[in-house]
Amino acid sequence: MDCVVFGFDEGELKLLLIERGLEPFKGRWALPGGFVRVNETLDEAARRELVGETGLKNVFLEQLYTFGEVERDPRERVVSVAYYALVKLSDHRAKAATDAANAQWFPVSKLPKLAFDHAEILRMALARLQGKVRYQSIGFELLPEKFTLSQLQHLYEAVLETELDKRNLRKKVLSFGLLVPLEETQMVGRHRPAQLFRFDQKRYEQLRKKGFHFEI
Amino acid sequence: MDCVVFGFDEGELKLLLIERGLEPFKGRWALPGGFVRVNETLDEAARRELVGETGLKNVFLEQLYTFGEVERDPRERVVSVAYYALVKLSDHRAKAATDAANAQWFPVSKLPKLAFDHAEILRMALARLQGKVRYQSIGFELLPEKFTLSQLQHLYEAVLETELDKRNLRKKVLSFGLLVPLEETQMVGRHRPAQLFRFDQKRYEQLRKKGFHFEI
DNA sequence: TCAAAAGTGTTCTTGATACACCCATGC
DNA sequence: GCATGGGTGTATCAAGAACACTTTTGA
Repeated sequence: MDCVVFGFDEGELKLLLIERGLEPFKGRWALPGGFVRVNETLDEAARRELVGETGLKNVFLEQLYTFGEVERDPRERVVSVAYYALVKLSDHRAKAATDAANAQWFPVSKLPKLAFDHAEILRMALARLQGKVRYQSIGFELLPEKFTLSQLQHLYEAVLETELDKRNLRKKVLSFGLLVPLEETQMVGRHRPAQLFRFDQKRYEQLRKKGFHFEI
Repeated sequence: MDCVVFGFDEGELKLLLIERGLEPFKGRWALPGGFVRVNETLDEAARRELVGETGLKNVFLEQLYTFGEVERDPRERVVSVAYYALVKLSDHRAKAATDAANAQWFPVSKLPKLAFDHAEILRMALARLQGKVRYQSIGFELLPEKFTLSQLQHLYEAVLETELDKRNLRKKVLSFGLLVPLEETQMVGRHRPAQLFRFDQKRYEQLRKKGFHFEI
């Protein structure tokens, strides 16, 4: 099992990598991963690995694809079920960054060369993320609990690698009625403070059962 | 590996099932499947199984999901990579139906009880099919090479389980410029003969590379 | 001449896009 | 008072949805 862990911080999409201590690919960066035990499900294995590497519980986790090329591991035949995870990195930055000494967050735009077929796994995870973020609420899994509409816009711009119109995006996301304005504002820098919102997950689930279809 | 094989015939979406000859679930119907060999990829295993059961080459095949519940096979721990396939059933009806004595096509609306967790695998395959058919050209994989617009409409109606407006659907699919009208017409029953079309796969690939986005 | 499916246009409504200025704050 | 990002509305255009009658054939 391998796990593509995405975070969003400082306006950039980031990826968690582990520096390999053993051959093959010793010293190269790789996706966190490990072997599935006989008495645990695939999901449980992915979540166990995730907790081990990041210390984070309650993160979004979804199966991505299963990679079964015969020569993908030079040692022996290994089939790998890949997952991808979305973590609220800016809420847990300090913790997540330091838990594993050999783990590090890289901007997706500036990655080192990866071990095994992990570049291909990442490519697929990015494609999935870009596809799903437009019609599911998974974007909010990457934002802190309380966020501003500018943060939301920057997230979409980073993931989709495009520029978006501020007014049109705000109009659309607010029209869903899923963002709850909070009492607080966020004050950073010498300019007007920004309204904070939270995403109403419960209401989203209700609407989705009634056939509601979210789209950015 | 398990394989969800869909066909479309007589206006209905159909599923290929195998009657199990051995325990567990002896006598119950199951998805075609088998074990992946050490020196073949997952895709190769799925295609090998598909050729064995249907005798069909060149069918659409895509990985669906990997099922890893601990108790999904009562004998021992088995992880299964599920695929789904789309076959042009009406082109090959006679051949496909008789190749394997214990194989049979069932309307998706009238299925027997399935072995193992195959009902869940099917549920997921149906969801995938319903999702993808709207924005990819996979629908044509279920139609014969030459088809009428009514057949196309009935296919979408069967897969999506809705009714569609004849005029709006024709307007939209023809607007893509991907359906080539043929010289021939199809004459069935005592009414006006229907224009036959073929899907221009090459042109579709070209457009897709340029960012073209198909949607029903 | 009748039954049965094939084929064809227009109107209305909705949502997408494009676009420019004022506001609140810290320095 | 000025630099910085936060916040807001309207006009235009394109696509989706709703809708009914004529055409061609075989029996």
